[in-house]
Amino acid sequence: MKPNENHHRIWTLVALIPPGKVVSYGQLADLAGLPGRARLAGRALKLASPSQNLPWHRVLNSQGKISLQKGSDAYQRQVKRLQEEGIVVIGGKVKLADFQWQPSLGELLTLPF
DNA sequence: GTCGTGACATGCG
DNA sequence: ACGCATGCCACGA
Repeated sequence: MKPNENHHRIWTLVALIPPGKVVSYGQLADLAGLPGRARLAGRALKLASPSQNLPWHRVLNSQGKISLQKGSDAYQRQVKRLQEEGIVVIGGKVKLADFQWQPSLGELLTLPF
């Protein structure tokens, strides 16, 4: 794999998501200064190595649903991890109104880019 | 170069 | 709610 600057930005942001909160792929792209590049966020997560210890399970699609193949190992791991943080998952879906992360201005100012 | 595909998003029927 | 089209663009065949 050949990670580029965009991947790094996505990874950095994911690492900042607080436990018990979630974000959408599109939101990550926006925060990274890459509007319209939601797919890039998904790709960055796919490319991430486990050694990075990223809380990738806190990333859902714009509907609050898990974007992994339903029933797959990864899918079930994501559900489990979310629930362990107190996030309510029903039918592979999370109520964004209750759990979506809204970074404060202060947090945004500390971004390394 | 072309084409299909994909951890996406949004709008329209 | 659901499918379909479109926009997005990096990858691999």
